[in-house]
Amino acid sequence: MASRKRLTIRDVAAEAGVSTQTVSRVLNNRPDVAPETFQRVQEVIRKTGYAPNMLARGLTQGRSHVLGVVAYGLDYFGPSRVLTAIERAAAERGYAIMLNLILEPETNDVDHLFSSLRARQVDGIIWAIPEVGGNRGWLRTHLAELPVPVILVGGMTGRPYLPSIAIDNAAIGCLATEHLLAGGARHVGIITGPLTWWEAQQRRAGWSQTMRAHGREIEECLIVEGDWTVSSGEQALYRLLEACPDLDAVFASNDQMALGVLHAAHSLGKLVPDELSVVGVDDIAEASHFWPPLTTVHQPLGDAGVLAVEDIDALIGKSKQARRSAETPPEMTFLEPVLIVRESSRSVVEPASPIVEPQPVRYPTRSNLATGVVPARSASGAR
Amino acid sequence: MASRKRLTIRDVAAEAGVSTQTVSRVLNNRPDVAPETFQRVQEVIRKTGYAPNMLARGLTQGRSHVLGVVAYGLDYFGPSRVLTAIERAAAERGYAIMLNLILEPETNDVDHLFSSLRARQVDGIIWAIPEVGGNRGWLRTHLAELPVPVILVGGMTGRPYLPSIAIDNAAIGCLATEHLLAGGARHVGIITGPLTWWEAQQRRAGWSQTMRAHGREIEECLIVEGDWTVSSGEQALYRLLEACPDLDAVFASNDQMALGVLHAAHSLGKLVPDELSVVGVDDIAEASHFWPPLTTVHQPLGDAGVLAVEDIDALIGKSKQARRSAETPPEMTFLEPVLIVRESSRSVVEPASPIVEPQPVRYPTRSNLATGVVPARSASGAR
DNA sequence: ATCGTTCCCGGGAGCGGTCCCGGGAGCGGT
DNA sequence: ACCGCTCCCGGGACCGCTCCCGGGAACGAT
Repeated sequence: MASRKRLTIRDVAAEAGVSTQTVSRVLNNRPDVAPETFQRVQEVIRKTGYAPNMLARGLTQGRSHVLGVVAYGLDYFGPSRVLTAIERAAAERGYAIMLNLILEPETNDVDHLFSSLRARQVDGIIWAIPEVGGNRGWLRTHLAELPVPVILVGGMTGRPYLPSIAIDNAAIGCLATEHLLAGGARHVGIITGPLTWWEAQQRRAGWSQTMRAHGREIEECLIVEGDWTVSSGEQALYRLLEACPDLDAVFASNDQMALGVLHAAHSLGKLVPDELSVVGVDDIAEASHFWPPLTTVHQPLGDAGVLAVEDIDALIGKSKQARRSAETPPEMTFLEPVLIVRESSRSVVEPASPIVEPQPVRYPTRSNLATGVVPARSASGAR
Repeated sequence: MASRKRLTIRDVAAEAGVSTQTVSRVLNNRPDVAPETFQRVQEVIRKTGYAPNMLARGLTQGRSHVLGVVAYGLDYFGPSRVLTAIERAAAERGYAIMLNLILEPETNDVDHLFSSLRARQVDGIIWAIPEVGGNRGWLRTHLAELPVPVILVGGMTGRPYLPSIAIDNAAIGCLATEHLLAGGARHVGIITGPLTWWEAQQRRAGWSQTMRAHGREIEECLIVEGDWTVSSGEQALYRLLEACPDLDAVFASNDQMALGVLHAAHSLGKLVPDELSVVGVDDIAEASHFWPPLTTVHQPLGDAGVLAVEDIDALIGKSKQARRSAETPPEMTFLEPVLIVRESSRSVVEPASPIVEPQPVRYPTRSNLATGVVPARSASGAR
C-alpha cells in the first residue's frame, strides 16, 4: 500500500539528531542514555511508527526470537490445544511461532523440515509430535545438526535424551479403570489407541495395572485396538461384546472412540450406563452433550504447552551464556490428568472426593525413568 | 549439541575453492556457473550440510519467505482446517508460516500484532479471522502501515477493499433449507450463529431466501440465535418448540449446535428424523456418528486455504516487480458448499442428483459485489 | 593481430541492526 | 591544576548473504 519507503534506524537517528547507536540503545532500553535523550528518541519512534527489523536484529545477535513448533495435524484435539497454549505463552515472551505441521506421524519429509528449521535460525524447537513407533528416531539422527535446544511435548519411552513434558498417560488409564471398578463393573474392557503410540500403550498399562491391583484377570478378549476414530470405537464394541458378552464397562482411550461405543450401544439397545458404563479421554467440548453425557479424563494440555515454552525459554537463555552443561540430564515433567464424572458411567455413593487441582510434578529424572516405566501415581506429594 | 561453529557461505566457498559469490549463485541456481564448478560446490554443500541463513538472505533481498497467518482459535473446526491447508500449501511454495492466534474475535491487542508482523518482515499476510461485528476495522486502520499484500479468508460484507476468499455461506443456508423442504418439512426453524458474524448472517439469509422462494412465511418464532456451542443448540430447540410446537425441521448453523438439537430431541423423546429433521453445517468428523448420523453441509475449507496461499504468492510476486496497480479492484473468490445427506433428515424419493464436485468460482468483482449481496446460487456453470 | 562476444568468476558495497571500543564532558578529590 | 571516575554518546566493524559491476579467458570473426 503506502509506497512509503521502509524506515530504518538511521532515519530515526537523523530525525532525533542522535547516532544510530543511541537509537539502538533506546530500543533495547539500555541504561546509558540520558533521560532527556531517551524521551526524545522514543518520541520520534512513536511518531514515525518505526519498528525495528527483526531480521537484521536477529542477524547480529544470533537470536531470531522465533520458536519452531512442530505439531501433529490440527484436526486432533490434543495437538491443537497444546499449540494454542504455546502460541499464547510464546507471544507473552516475545517469541513468534514458526509452525510446521506433520500430518503423518510415521513417514514424512523430515529432512526438509529440519533444514528449514535450521535455515530459519529458530532459537529453539518444540517438538509436539506424539511418539509413534520409531518416529523419535528422526530427532535422534538430526539432533546433532540442530544448534538449538529442543523440547519434547508428549510421551517418551525409556530414558529421555531430551527435556520433555508429558501427560501421565498411565494415570489416565488408572483413573478411568479405578472409576469403573468403583462403579461396580465386573468386566471392564479397554479400547486402546493404535499400540504403536506411546500414549495408547501407557493408557493400557494403567488399565491393566489397576485391573491387577484389584485382582482381575487380564484377559485378551477384553482388549481391542482402535485407531482413535469414532467408527473404530463402534467396531470395537461389537468385537468386545462378541468375545465377552458379560462386558459391563468400557474404557475407551479417547472421546471419539467413546462416542463410537455409545453409538454402537444404542444400535444394540444396550442401556448406558445401566448395562454398560463408558469412560473416554480428552473431554472434548462435545463430550458433555453426548447421549448420555460422557464421563471422561481431562488432560492438562494447556499447561503442557505453557510449560514447554517456559522451559525452552530457559534453555535458550542458558545455552546463550554457558555452553550447555552436558552432564545434567534432561528434565522430564509429568502432568496429572483429572477424571470428570458425568452420566455415561455408573457411580456408587462414595465419599465425594473433592477434585484436587493437579500440580505439575518434576521428577528427578534418573530415579524413576531409568526403569523405563512411568510412575502410575505421582500424587501431589511431590510438589 | 555439537558446539560446531555455525558454518557460513564463506566456509563453503573456501572449502570449494571459489568465491562466496559463486556459492551464492549455486544456491540460487543461477545459470552463469560452469557445470563442473556447480557440481563441486554442490558437493561441498551436501557434504558439510550447509544451510543458508534465511535471516541474512531475507535482509538483502527484502523478502523473508515467511507468511504471516492470523487465525482464530484452533478449537474451532473451520479455522484449523483452513490453517492446515495453508501450512501445506505454503511449505510447498517455500514459505514458512508465522502463526498468530486471536482468541477473542472482537477485542484484542491488535496493535501489538500488527507491529510484530511488520517487524518480522513477513512477505504477506493471510487474515483468517471470521468477520465479526466491526473487527475488520482493525485491518482497515492498520492497512496503510503494512507494506505487504494481505488476503482475507472468510466473509466480507459490502464491497471488499482487499482480495478475499470465502465460502458461499448463503448457499449453505439454501442447500440445507432446500433439502429440508424437499423432505416434506412444513415448519423449518433455524438456529443461527451469533448474528454479529458474517457467516451466521449469510446462512440465515440463505434460509430466509429459500423459505420465501417456496412461499413460506418468515416468522420470527422460527429463528433463534445460538452461539455455536452444543448447549446453545440444545437451549435453542427448547425455545423453538415452545414458540412453535409444530416445528418439524431445524437448520442448525453448525454441527455442534445440531448435536445440541439431537440431544434435546432425545431428552424430549422426539424422534429424529421422523418427528424432527435436523441439518447441520461443517461435517465434523463425529457428525457421521451422532445419533442419528447427521445430515450436514460441507464447506471446502481446505480449498480456501490453498487458494489463499496461491493468491498471496501471486500478489507478492506482483508487488515485487510492479508497484501495486491501484486501479484493479481486489478479487473475491467464492467457494461452493456441498450437502451431505445422512439420517437425521427425512428424505423424499427424488431423482438422485449426483454430487457435483464444486468448482471455485471467481466473480468479476464489480458486477455482483457492488450490491453488497452475496449471490445465493453460483452454480458450477460459472467455472 | 585485433576486436567484440560470451562465459565465468570475484571484489566490494550494502541490507538494518548490534557490539566493541574509545573519547569528550562533567565532577569531586588531592 | 591535575588526576581519575562516571555518564553519555558516536565511529566503525561486522553478522551472512545478495546485488552491482567489472575483468580475465576463450573463441570466432575480421
